[in-house]
Amino acid sequence: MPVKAGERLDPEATRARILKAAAEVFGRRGIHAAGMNEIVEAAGASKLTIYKNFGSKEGLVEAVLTDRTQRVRAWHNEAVDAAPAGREQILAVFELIATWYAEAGFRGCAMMNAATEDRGQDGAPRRLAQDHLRFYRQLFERLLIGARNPEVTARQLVVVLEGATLISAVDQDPGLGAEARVIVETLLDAAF
Amino acid sequence: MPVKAGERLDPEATRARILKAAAEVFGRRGIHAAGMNEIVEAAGASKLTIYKNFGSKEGLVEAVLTDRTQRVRAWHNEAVDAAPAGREQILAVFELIATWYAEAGFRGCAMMNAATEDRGQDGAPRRLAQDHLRFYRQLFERLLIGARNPEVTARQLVVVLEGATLISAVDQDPGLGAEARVIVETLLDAAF
DNA sequence: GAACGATAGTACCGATCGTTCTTATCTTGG
DNA sequence: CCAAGATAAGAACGATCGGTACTATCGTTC
Repeated sequence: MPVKAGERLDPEATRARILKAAAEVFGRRGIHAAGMNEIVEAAGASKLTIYKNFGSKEGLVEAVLTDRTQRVRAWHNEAVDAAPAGREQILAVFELIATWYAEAGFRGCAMMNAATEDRGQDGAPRRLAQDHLRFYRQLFERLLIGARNPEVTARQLVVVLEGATLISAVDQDPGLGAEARVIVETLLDAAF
Repeated sequence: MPVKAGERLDPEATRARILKAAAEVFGRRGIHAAGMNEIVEAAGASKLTIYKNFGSKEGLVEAVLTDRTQRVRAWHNEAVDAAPAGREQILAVFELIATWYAEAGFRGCAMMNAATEDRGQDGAPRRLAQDHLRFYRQLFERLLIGARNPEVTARQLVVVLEGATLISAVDQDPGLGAEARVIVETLLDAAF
């Protein structure tokens, strides 16, 4: 039975549905371990549609990661804009990730995970992971204007963010959110 | 032509040779992406020998990771014992990882990488990764006797260590070693 | 020197992989 | 109302996967 009755034929919605399902399956099972048939089933889409939209598994991975990094950046930008200026904005970023760690099915940062799986390869996953790290560095650097050395402190905060994320995923411990916050406060005290 | 002429028949050496080759292939290509045939070729061993020794690919992975974590622990213990007591011992740990980042073919922590690839699974890789993190926590805690809160500071140092390791691998930047050291000094200043 | 365990080399197995192809059915636009 | 495009369902393809079987040959031991 092709095309569920009563549903509109909307290519953009179909593409978004595939992206969402693929992100879930890749996150839960790992990129290599996830088969295209699993994604077909999870998305309720045909292989034809997936390959028309993304060309290959590699293309699908790149699209999922690109979508993911953009969403994460938007979340952080919104959280920062909503916080009072100053170090409260930096702490808002870590508040956000603390709630992220506590979400069911939390499996760490998709970009770092993908780059780790792709060890050695110089493909899209590593490039997107590096871009993701650069976003964090630039975000923190912007929020650290007035500090003694914004660039250095920004890099330090990224180390803390990614370290806490990795350990939270491996240990399945949402407490790393609070832990990271304490470290950040110490670093900020020393940075001004 | 079985068994290279002139070489001794030494099961332990054969096992060690397989472990070393498998660690290299897993590290360079990733565990899922690496095929048993690649390991056969890299080790110069037959499949029969590998499966007699390790039972399965899963068993080989567990053996490689177990061997790895033991070696890393020994390295750190030796470095700590060789350093003057006090915070110099903690800095010695980060000196060691800084030189590690600069090694050719550095690909991050094998245990964290394996646990990341095995996302969701509750197998040996995750367990060994958690054990590895616990080793670091306990090592730092032991070296932090006299600090205001050794347990909390030890956990902070592990976050920094793993964060710097991950970013150094993703960005292929050995500079994270020096970066981590600065963070550690700041945290130690606040911890005493 | 005969027996035996360890090993290399290689063919092979069923399963699964990513990908392509085919067919039929749906929606949409003219 | 028909042509065109989008989609679902699934068969099928070659490649590769982890794992097994088989043979021949090595070193060691008695």
